[in-house]
Order: sequence, then C-alpha cells, then structure tokens
Amino acid sequence: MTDINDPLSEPFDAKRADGAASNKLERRSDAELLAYAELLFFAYRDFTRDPDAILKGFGFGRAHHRVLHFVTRHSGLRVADLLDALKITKQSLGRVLKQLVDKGYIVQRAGSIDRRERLLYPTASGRALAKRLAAPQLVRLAEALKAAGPGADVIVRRFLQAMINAEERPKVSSIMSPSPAPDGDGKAEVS
Amino acid sequence: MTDINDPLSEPFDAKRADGAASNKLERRSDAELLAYAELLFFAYRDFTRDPDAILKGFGFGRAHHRVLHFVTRHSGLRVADLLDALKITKQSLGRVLKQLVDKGYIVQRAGSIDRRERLLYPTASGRALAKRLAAPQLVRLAEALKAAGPGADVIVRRFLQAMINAEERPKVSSIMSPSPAPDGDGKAEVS
DNA sequence: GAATTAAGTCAACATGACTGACATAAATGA
DNA sequence: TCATTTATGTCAGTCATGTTGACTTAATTC
Repeated sequence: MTDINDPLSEPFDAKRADGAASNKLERRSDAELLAYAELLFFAYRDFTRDPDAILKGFGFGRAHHRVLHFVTRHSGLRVADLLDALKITKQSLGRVLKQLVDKGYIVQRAGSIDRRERLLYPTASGRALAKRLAAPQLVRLAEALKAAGPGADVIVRRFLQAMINAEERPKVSSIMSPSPAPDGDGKAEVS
Repeated sequence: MTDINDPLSEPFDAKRADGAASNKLERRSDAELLAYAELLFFAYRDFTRDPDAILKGFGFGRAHHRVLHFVTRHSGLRVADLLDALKITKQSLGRVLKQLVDKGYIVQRAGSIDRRERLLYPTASGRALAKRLAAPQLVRLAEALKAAGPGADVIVRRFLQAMINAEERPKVSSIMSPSPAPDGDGKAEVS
C-alpha cells in the first residue's frame, strides 16, 4: 500500500504559517484568481474529452462514466452513497444505472445487514471498461503532476481538497481510500 | 500589472530534474492517480455550484456563465474565439449568446478591420453579473491556494496548464493575459 | 403495528449539447 | 470582375442528462 494518505493527514496549517509578515502573498488580485478559474475550466474540459470519445462507441455518456468510476473504485457502495457523491437526483441516477446494469457492467446485491440497501459492484467487463476510460486520464494526471514539479503531489492534493465544500471534505477523505468495502476487500467480483 | 505570467514563462523542466535517481517519485500507482481524478471531479462539482445557484435567479444556466466570463475577461473577442475556447458548436453558442444579447448583458460590434467579424463586449450590467458570478469562485480559489501552502500558486498553475491538451496550451497562454483586446485596453465599454 | 427509510418508477419538463442544411455578407484570389 | 472562401447566423430535429412531483414496494425501526 502506498503512502497515499499522508498528505491528507498532514494538511498545511495556513493559520500558523500566516503571520502578518506574509500579507502580500495571500492578497491575490481578482485578475490573477480569474486566471486559475479559466485554467480549471480548460483543464476539466480536456480531462473529460478522451473518455467521452470512448464512451460514444458504447452508447454511453459522461454520466455513465461517473457511475462506473465510483462503483469500480468504491465497490459495494450503496445507491445513497452514489447520489451523495454525484449530487444528482435519484431519477437521474436511475436512468444511467439501469443501462449499466442492463448491459452487464454493474450488478446489484441486497445488503447483508440492511436488506433494503442495494450494494453496487462492477462486473468483469465493468471493471475493464472503467480501466479503459481511466487510462488516458491517468496518463494525463501523471504527466501533469510531473510537469508541475517537485512537491506537486502534496500541493495539488491540498489545493483540490480545499476547493471542495468544507462540509463535503470529511466524506471525500473517507471515500478517498480505495474501496471502503462494506462487504469485502475492494476486489469483490460478482456474477 | 502583476507578475502573473512568471510561472508561465518558467515552466518546471521535468526532463532535467528527472534523473535516474528519482524513479520512485514519478512512478505513481493507478490508485493514487485515480484519487486525483476523483478530487478533480469533486472540486469542479463544487466550484460550479455557487454561480449555478445565482444563475437560476436570472433564468440563465452554466453555459451563459461561461460565455459571459470569456466575453468579460477577453472583451472584444470574436465569436470564433469563443467557439474555440468552449469547444461547442456554433448552434449551441448561438442560443445562449442571443439570450445574453437580448437581455442586454453583451453587445456585438462589427470588427473594424474585418467587418464580417462580430466582436463581443460586455455591457455594464454584463460586467456586473460576471463579477457577481465570479465572486464566490474567487474566494474559493484564494482560500484553496492558501490552504495548499507556499508555492502553491506556481505549482497549481503548472499542473492545470499541463492538464490541458498540448495543442491548446499556446492558445491558452495567450488568452491567459487579461483581455487580448483587439480593439481596446480591455476596459472597453459599449452602449 | 405504525412510521420511517432505501430504493425504484412514471410522467413531464428544461438545459445544453449534437447533426445537417442553408442564408447572408464581407473578404480574398484568380 | 466574378468565383470562392470565410465569419456568422439560423431553422429544424435529436439526444443526454439534469430537474420536480407523485407514488410504490420492501425492509427496518420505534
């Protein structure tokens, strides 16, 4: 297991390092900040383009990718968890989830403790598709982290975490470890 | 003028700093990289939520925000520039642009050199709306950069730039300076 | 046993993408 | 000058994905 969680458990203490001396460092002009907004837009625009192109060949869209990603990475999660992560309605999720189930990429099993819950698992082909969709994104991320220079991994991680709504961060941190696996070890394979 | 472009003109030379010694640093596991993909999704999800809520009150959507942002920040840009930045079709843009023009947030003027071109400018109310939409995003960005720690500005900038498709980066760098202003100083006000 | 909860479904609708075809005006080039 | 290309706009239809609101079923909890 990698030390993937270290940066999470050691957030930079802005308050402490933020003496009256470093005022100029934190007062950023609107123009400068707008540049980051624009960069983020472009980055996200291109980040989604490769998988989008692949998805078209399967008759799927970006929504399917998102669902398949979370189900694969957090195998065994509940429908409610998915809804909370995606921040969409049950009906929106229902449509794409049904298609993924019908086409054999995802299976549902009743929870063993609470049998009302439908835990979601990827099938072998679901896992394969998720991998294929993620591949260009992983290359892009690896190259971008490298291009960003030494220390980028920690800083980019803290930056992105801080961009998330404060009340969501605890959830993200916990969902962040691969497969919380309420039912297995994260390699659960079904059907 | 700030030194906003310094990080752009001094990209980190990954090749040079990338001796055989630092092999372990660049070989990132898929699981670790997937964490960044997920963080980016959450960050973008929340980044757009505040303006989306404001837009609803105006009968606009996220597409309107994007158009208004680029027209305000790069006042005087051509329709073709906008299409290239947004990577959407003329028809998609036409719809939202028409609404923004009809409601008095954007005006169009024929180019002085090439009169086929329609250069786009924000009106006073367009500028005001753009500012209001950007406000929560600027706060979020400022806080995230601060939370990311010292050096975050440069590293995050390089990271996001490298996330953009290579062939798009030159365009972004040039559009990156506030208002390329083919017609003015970037503060052009019309009608 | 009643109330709550997790999930699914039906129906209608809005937004913002898309394709394809065509129109207009201005610039460009032979 | 005339034909072609370019920049923009528009009509028409479709699709993907989000929304609201109402309702059902099954299982859990009080």
